[in-house]
Amino acid sequence: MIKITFPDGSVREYEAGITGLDIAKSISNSLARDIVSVSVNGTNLDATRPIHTDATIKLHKFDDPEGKYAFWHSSAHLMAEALEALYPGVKFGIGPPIDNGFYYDVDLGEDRVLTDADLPDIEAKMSELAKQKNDYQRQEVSKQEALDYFSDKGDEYKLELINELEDGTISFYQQGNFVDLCRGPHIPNTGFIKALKLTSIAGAYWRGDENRKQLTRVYGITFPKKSMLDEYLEMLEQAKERDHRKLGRELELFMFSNRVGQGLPIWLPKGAALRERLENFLRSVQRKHGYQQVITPHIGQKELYVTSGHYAKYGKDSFQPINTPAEGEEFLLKPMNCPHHCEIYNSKPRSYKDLPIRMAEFGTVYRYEQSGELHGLTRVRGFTQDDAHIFCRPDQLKDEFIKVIDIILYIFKVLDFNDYTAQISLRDPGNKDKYIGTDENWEKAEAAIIEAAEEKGLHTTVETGEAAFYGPKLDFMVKDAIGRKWQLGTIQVDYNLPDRFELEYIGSDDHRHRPVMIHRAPFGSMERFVAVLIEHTGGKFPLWLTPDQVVVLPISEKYNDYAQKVLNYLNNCDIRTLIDGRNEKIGRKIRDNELLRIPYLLIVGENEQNEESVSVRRQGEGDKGTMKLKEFEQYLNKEIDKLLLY
RNA sequence: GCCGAUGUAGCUCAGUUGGUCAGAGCAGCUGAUUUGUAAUCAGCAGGCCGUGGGUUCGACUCCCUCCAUCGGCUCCA
Repeated sequence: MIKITFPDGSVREYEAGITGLDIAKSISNSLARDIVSVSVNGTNLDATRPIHTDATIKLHKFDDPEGKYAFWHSSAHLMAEALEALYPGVKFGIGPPIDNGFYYDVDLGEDRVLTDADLPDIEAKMSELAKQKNDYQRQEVSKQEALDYFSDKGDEYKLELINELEDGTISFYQQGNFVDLCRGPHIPNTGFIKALKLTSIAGAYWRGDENRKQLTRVYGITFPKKSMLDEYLEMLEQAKERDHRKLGRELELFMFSNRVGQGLPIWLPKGAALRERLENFLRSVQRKHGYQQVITPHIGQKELYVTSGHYAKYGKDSFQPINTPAEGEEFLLKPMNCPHHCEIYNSKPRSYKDLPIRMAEFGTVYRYEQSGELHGLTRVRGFTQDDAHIFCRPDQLKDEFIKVIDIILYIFKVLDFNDYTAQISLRDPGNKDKYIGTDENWEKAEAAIIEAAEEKGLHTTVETGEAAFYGPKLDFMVKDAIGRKWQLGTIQVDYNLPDRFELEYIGSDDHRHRPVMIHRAPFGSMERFVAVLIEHTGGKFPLWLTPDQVVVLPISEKYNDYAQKVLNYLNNCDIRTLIDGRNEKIGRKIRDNELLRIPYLLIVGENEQNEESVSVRRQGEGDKGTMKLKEFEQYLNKEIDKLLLY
């Protein structure tokens, strides 16, 4: 007998060799029907794996992340089985579970192309196979057996994967006629998969390497219940409604023009007003934190970027130099603000007493992004960074870094971004050629970031190999409406640029020293930040930020004069107010302005005119009752102040 | 840049096997209505069917080029 400990601490005894599934059955049959995998001593395993020794276990349903992992992993195998049945000879790359579903990379051969039209057939085959309730059977194999199997099959992708595995750790899983190299775990049988949808087809380079063959990637998602698939599809529909590209057009915030050029956003009046307000907000925060604003030109001599190292790294993949007509000079559209700021630093001798110097600029930069990468406002070719560079002494580095974290967290709090993650990006020690700078400086910089993040108690993930080429960084990421992650704020330590520009200060010892630089942008770029803000709020911006705060709706044209009086009064109080004086019924005006997400609708007619009052309606909430004008002004200012009171 | 898809009026979309198929709703304009908390009614106007080629007696419809957009991949100072 063995002792099995459950998450609640209770212990039961079972025969050695019992499976997680049997344990579930011993509790209840209905539970057993929902169990898709089991964690044994912290390792996620098949629910059908025998347990031979005392263990702590946790039974996973689909609702658990571990359960989803197994469920979608098994679904990928089911799809592969369907693909093999429909397209004999297909070769398989990898087929992992992902955040929302799974994919499988396949090679169909030279002359076969998969398109969206093929998806229903594959889905039908998968459903057919799922109904057979075939068990997922695990088999441990030797490396040689594994190699033999896939060389017989002629699948060079699997052979490549097997060659990187160690003998004795290799397992196959089989369901129906399909066998795959896989570590597991898997669900008990295909019958668990009750609802499925293949979502898209894409190209994906084998092993993520653009120099290798491009495989066909098929994405899908599955559920143990039909209703869950419906809910998921419904959620996707709702997410589409929040898409910043759609809302940007509907709320007239920004546009693109092919004549102007792809990836070059154009800010419309309302969008520009919103952005300006965000910039002023940050300016004011930065002023309080000892930053000074500077302004630098949009182009700079090529030599500037040769000095900074950016030209060597990005020159040939960037917008090409602008040539002068006569002297043969070359200028680059600025892709970065930092070289300009270094020149400002260098414009006069600096003392250790002057440091830190914090130089801020809303600097517009231009980068040649690959055409396939452009995406709404989040990935563009011309954008404005809320950039700043902090030049400080090495002994000030960690403090300054922490102060920047404080600013970013403050901004996130004011704007109600609570669901962010922080990522520390370090260099890949196995690939040092990708980076510039000395080992010693890298080590110092990475240590400073890790310590600062720890000191602020940030929950961070560490990504090796994700650093910028000149230094490590701390990035703040948030998710958009459909769960895609975007990097917003960033803080980067840089020892290299001060070297390259030979930045110096005179220390208390009367000797020359090299300052350290911090690059930082709390929003990242105004474009991306506004995009994420649009999706985060669904276009319902905070009152202090929104382009139009109030719209006055006269019941009929007879009350347009009174509406104008209300408008004048509010505009005098610095409340951004419009009138909807159209010859339409009040219901119509309410509907149209609700859809424009204007926070307050003021309905005025006979009664309001007589009492010098307004009937207040909050967007999305409905009628708030009647108030005197003065009262409404105070009511609004209370809401505006509350939002800035952090 | 690569793989796949898409591109018809300002927006959202119909357009059957190539042959009065250039349409609808919303938005816009004009008129009527003067309205009390999410769409008043009527009329009018609006499109070189993304671009450039080709096939055909005839192309929105078929083929190719290019451009742009969408979903991914790669990239992201």
